[in-house]
Amino acid sequence: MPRQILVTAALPYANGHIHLGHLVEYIQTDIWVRFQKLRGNRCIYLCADDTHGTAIMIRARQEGRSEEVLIADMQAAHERDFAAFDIAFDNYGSTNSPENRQLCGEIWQSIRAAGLVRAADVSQLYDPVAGTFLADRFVKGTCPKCGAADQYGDSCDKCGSTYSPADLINPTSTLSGTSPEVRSAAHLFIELEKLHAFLDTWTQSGNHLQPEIANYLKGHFLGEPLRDWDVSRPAPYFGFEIPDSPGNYWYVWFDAPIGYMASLRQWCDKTGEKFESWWPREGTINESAQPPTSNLQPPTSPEVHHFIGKDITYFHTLFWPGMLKTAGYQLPEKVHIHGFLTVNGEKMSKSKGTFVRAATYLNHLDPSFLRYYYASKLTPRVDDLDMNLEEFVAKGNADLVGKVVNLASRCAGFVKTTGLSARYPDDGGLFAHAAAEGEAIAAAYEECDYNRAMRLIMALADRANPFVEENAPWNLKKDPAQAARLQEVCTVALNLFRQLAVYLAPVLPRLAQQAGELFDRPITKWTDASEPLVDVPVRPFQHMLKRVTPEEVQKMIEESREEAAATTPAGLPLAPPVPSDTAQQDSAAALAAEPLTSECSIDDFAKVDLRVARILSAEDVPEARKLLKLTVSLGGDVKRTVFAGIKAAYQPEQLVGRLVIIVANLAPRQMKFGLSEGMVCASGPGGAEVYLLSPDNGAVPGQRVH
RNA sequence: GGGCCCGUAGCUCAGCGGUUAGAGCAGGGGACUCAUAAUCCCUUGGUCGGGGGUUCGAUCCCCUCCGGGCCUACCA
Repeated sequence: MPRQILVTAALPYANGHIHLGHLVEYIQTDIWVRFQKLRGNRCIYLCADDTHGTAIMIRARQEGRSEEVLIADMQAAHERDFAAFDIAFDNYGSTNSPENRQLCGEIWQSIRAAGLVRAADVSQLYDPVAGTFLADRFVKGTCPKCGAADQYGDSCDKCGSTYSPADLINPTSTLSGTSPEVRSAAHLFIELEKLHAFLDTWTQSGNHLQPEIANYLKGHFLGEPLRDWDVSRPAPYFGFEIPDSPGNYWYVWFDAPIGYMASLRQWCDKTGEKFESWWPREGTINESAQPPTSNLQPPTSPEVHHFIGKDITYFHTLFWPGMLKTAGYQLPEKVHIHGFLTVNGEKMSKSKGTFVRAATYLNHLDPSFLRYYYASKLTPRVDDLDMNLEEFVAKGNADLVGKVVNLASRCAGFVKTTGLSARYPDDGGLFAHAAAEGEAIAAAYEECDYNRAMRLIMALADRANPFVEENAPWNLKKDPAQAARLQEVCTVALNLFRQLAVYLAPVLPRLAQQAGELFDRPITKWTDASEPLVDVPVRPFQHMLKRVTPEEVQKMIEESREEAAATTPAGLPLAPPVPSDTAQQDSAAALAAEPLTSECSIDDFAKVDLRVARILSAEDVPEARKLLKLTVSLGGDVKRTVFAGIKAAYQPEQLVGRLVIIVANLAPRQMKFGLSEGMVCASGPGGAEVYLLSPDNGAVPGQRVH
């Protein structure tokens, strides 16, 4: 009986673009979902953008647009990136959706009704200019203990002491630069301790969590009373207002996991499926805390599986089960937790160019290679995953191109006119052996041990190529009397190839598609690997995967470094990440250094004619302290001379050829060294810290910036 | 400061209380020419981080030290 499985990946935060770190999770999950579907289980993959919170509100303000516009743009970009990596969601929603608002309300009511909510005043620093309460990290001042200047609101880097931001001497808001005041506001708390017994049982029983996670929770959180969870934020806050507490909003981490359910509701509305049959309202402590089934009986109820990164463990293993339990919803069958991505053994680094956005990767490399590489490195454990770039190139080329695709590539040509033999020939047990390995491979996929699955599959490929070698079809071809034998040998080799394509289908859907097309027999189910294909035509072989080169990888790294250099002020510390899966939180220092100016109308903005321009030449102005003389093209014969104060930041030769944005209708200005006919757009405080703006690939000189 | 994880061949990793510790890649030698300079065969290479202990026997269990990573910080 097919299982019914609902799978989620963590909701990416709308504050940043998808990068290679995010993709570990979405690819890991996508592989698992594709595997389940291939096995004949009913499985859906749900996700959504996580859109609420202070960070979004601040960013929208910084960018001078509404939160809704910001999150819509980001969601479109996220979905584009996911699709390009063959990450196939059954539904992709948003936490800022009516479905989510309604579900939050329902669950909130249940928690209220269960008597788990209490109110308490929280004193926080408030920025009267920005009109918002300030999280600790948005306040800087002098340490009250040791007097060190410029310390964040929660602790001192110098002496290590911790304190409340209100204790800081001369506190300053990093948003507006003004001095914040202490204000008190009522917050709502969920008394998680009342669920302690349930959480003890749920986390430690069954197979809901990896052993190291269950152990971690036991030792770190469950060994003492659980603290109340502050789930409200006072206005202004971008999120949902709490219906029975006007002026207060649900904290982003309250509504984010409910977003899984909201996405399910959208999917149900789209497909006519019933919400209750995928996420039933049931599950008392006794039922849910026990292992769901014995070995004899397959589960009959739908399963909910969450895939998350280790940074958001406690939201998904304590708060979320607590919420579900209280609201009477079925609990997750399993929360699968993975580690972080490192590149060449180190944390991803913007300055080293190893902080690679999904879109940047796609400019240079094939998504299939990343899917395979991650698969070959993923285990069921919480360990970090290292992406060694040399290994990435070697492994993809050797395994996928050299071993797997090569089987088809070297044999398909011999049988393009005859097709495969009418009966499957004696192959010394090769096919049967690989078919028998299917269950071991499936077991590895099932438990997320993709590393083992890939090793098992490649071991099969390692048996297939020697078969071709021993039977040397290229020699058989020379003798017309051996035509039947030639066809047999190729029938074996091509079937072995197809078997590998089936086993790799969860990882490499495109390869499975191509393998299906080669014989005009689509690969649709796992058992396609257990029956050989016979008596079918073989279509002309077409390249299935292009080898990657170290140069392409290098270009990707270069581009990432340039992107980072254009966005990250050197020398300023990055604020720590917000508690969302691999999301980025930028420092507030830049905005504080130069607060926003007064608002302008769209008509005001339209007066400024920004254009894409290409730098044709750049030369030093020796007598000038800061200036370079640039000649830029606006396309055709239209050229401008611009003096730009970027000498300390750029070498003239590195500028030639690149695209920049210029203010094209700025009144010409006579300078000591000549007439400047425009202005090149750049950010940064000045000196060596000047960062030219670049358009994305595809922009051409002369285009106006709107 | 507390906690967790890791340290096995040049690299990435498997393994496991018990014959002589494995794989892929890289390196060396040879073969082949069908294939995306792919493939096949042979081969070099490890005091399983150091030191103690338990055991008939330890890479595996325990202690400790060293090194690396991550999390969290008047709490875990």
